Amino acid sequence: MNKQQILSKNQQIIFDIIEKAKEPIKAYSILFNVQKKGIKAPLQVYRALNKLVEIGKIHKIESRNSFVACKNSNCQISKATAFSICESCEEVSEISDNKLSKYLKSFQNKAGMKFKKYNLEFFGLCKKCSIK
Amino acid sequence: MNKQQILSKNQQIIFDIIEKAKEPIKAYSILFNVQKKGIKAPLQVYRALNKLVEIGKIHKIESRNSFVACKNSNCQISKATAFSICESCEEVSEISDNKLSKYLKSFQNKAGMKFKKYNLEFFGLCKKCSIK
DNA sequence: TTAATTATTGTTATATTATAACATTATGTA
DNA sequence: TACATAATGTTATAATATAACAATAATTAA
Repeated sequence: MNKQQILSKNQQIIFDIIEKAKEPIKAYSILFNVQKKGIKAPLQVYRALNKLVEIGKIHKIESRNSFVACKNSNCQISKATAFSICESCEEVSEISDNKLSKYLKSFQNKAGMKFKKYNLEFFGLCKKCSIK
Repeated sequence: MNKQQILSKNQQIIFDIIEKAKEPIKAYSILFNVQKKGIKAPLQVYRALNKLVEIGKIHKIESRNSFVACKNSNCQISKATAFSICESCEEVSEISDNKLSKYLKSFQNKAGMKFKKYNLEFFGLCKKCSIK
């Protein structure tokens, strides 16, 4: 369960931005935010993002091409991720549900393929937006 | 359960390409394939793709930015999709599993948000690739 | 502790994916 | 027919992401 990892300079800068953001954030928006700190090129951002995803500190919301900090100690190294996404306000939250993750981790398809990883994205309206 | 729908000229051309392809296919690869049929611009392809996704004839594999024809009469209008993706050969197949879809369709998160849609992508090695 | 290896950074250029904006034509419906 | 809606065509451009190469820092093994 030890997710501790020393981040490099760029990784730390970029992780801090993502963690502070209340919503998912896009690569070029991160780039804009870190230019004052000397990170000038997209590749510098993407390299840090890839590493952070790899070590499970952040997740990519695939349907939105955006990134969020991991809020869930259950998703060891990003192997099992689930999110709810509001189609109106675009609020994203990470789902932490033991039954769900247990069910999906042990899921086996008909071809007998055993999976190492999954990503699940639910879409709907969040509470606020469903009132409107 | 009636998914029948008359496709427009461009939609039909592009759907045919996707359906014939044995693997997921990318937008610009489709574009290349249909230039001889008079479809010259990316936007023509993307418009057809968006419509086809909307009516459930195809699905987008979000993690790969590619498109596959729907093989599953259960995923009404793309509201409930699940795929297995081989990380080695990139083979993708649509998962058709009643228990899984029933479970996910009725899933409710702690915030009480009821979902209208989900997309699930499993990753691993297909049988062929796990032997190698 | 030096040499070798691996990870990270910096930089320029470019590839890939996707949409904006506007004009026109076709199709469906009252 | 006339009105509305959907689809098409076209040019330009926005947004997302990686290739390729050079240099530096950190780790590890001899």
